[in-house]
Amino acid sequence: MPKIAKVAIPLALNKEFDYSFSLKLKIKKGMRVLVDFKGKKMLGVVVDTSNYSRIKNLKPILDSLDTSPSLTEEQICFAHSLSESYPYSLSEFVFMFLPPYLKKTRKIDFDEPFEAAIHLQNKPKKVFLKANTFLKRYEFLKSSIEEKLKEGSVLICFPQMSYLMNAKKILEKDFSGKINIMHSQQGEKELYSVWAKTRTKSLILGTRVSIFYYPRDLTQLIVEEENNPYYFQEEKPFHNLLDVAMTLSNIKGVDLLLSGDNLSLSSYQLVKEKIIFLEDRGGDAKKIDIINMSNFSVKRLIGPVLIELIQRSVRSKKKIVILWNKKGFFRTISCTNCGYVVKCGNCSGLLQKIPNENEGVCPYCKKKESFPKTCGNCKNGYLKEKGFGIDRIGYSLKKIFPDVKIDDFENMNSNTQIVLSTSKILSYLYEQGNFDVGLVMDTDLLLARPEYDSTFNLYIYLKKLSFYFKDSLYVFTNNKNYYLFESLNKEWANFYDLELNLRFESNLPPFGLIAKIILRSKNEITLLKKVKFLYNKLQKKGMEVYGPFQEHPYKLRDKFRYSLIIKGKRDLVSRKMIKEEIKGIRSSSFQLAVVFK
DNA sequence: AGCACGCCGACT
DNA sequence: GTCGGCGTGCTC
Repeated sequence: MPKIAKVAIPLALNKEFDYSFSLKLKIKKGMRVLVDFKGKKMLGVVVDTSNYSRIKNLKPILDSLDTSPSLTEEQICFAHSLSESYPYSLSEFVFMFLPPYLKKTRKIDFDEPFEAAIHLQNKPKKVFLKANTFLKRYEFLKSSIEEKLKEGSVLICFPQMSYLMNAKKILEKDFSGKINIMHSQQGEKELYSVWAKTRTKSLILGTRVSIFYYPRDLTQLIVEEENNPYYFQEEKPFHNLLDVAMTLSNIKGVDLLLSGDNLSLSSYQLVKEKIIFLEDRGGDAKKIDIINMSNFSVKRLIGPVLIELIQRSVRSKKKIVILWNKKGFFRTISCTNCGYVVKCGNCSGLLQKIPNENEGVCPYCKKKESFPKTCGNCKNGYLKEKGFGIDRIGYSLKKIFPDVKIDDFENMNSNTQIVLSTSKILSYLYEQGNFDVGLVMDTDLLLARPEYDSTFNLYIYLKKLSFYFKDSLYVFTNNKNYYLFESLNKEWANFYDLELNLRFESNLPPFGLIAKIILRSKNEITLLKKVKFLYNKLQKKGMEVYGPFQEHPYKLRDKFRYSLIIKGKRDLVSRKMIKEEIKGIRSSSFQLAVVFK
């Protein structure tokens, strides 16, 4: 009879602790328990039981907090496999499975419904469902959900709340009274009550947290908009929902249905032959007009072509959106002589000049700072504003078209003829798009970003936009022969295949692995030493390392930030190697985060 | 993670 | 002398 329990503690420890227990406590794997840890009463989760321990004077488990285990053995196994592929410990993942209400040391009298049969299929099916709107995809989803609900539970993950609520409205017609909502903004008690009543035969709609609260009889896992960046958790155990969904699908043998308008490249590679099309293979065959800007520079952005286009559209009473993904009026303030760029003293963001004032504002901390007329760096040049923000484009357009109503996205109303917006207008278009013409002015700037996936991201951005504009989408570029622009009006799979080939040749995701390690500290000098130390350490192990790079912003909330990029093989061995090497770097004065792509 | 311990530099 | 910075090690 085992009398020793291995207990996970809710701290960032990469280790479990042994406790003894008396048999009358009826301790089982997955139970929440009360333990004494360093003189403090703490919540723990039993991740294993055993007959002996190497530790001598074991402390006893003080009390059991569950009548039946809060975590299933399968979930502990799931946490294990997540801790293998991510640089976080078993303990850190174990507590992700507990709704916040159960993370307190309160006793719960909750009888888990009888152990539903785990019907492990040999190979879970992974399928992508492609159509431009949720409504369209739901035509297929509906019958699948109905079918799977007969056997067990169905979980649908959504990237954002607004998205979830929109889908809820659509599902309500067919599943009224059966829909359960789970998200992290819910109150503790409310989330717990949903959790408790969805342990079997339930339909759950949730945001990314809900994947950890799945019922044990889950038969269908659906991820909506799997390509959405909101699925990257940017807090403590950094993870990506798609990764987690894949792992769950494999461990549990549950079918995974990815659903969306555009696939991520890695999903395309995975399910290439298993895509369900609810429309023509060409998808949205809407034409995108590519306008060659080689006649004029970005500096003279508002040139004759643009003016002509606007005039024509305004004359025929079209509603226009001008897209430019940079906020503010000017972008920076810099020295005309030495090129020095004025930065925020607080967090080192580039100060943006406020028009008609001798002040700049930091885009990160919003702190205002005044600056001298002459450069403090070379003492020779004077400081001048530079660059285009969307407000500056609006300012110029208002001069050219004094009779046209031009507004920011935030201030527009039904009379607005030209709307100026950054890409954030997309979520609005998704809900109530009512525009005729879209003009994307900054494609070349978006392409110039140093990320390896900037081309693919721009493609998705343009495809999404083109779907929502009734008349046409105009795209301005200096590089109209670039393969992205040549692919825009062809079948989408052409572009995906082309991009996949390029990624393959350069060993980039989804073929290779990219890991970004971010180090943060208040002490700039020791931080740089540590980053360089880690760089050498990784390089000695034969890894392909790049950096160190300063993060943007370099200084955030009193802490300096550097990053390293590692390129490697896309396998568990590489992930484990990285995990091994960064051990010991993490301490109370150096925070570390790793993002895998 | 948090907390104690211990080692060094720079002050009333 | 000793106060306080922070690197190191430990928690069953």
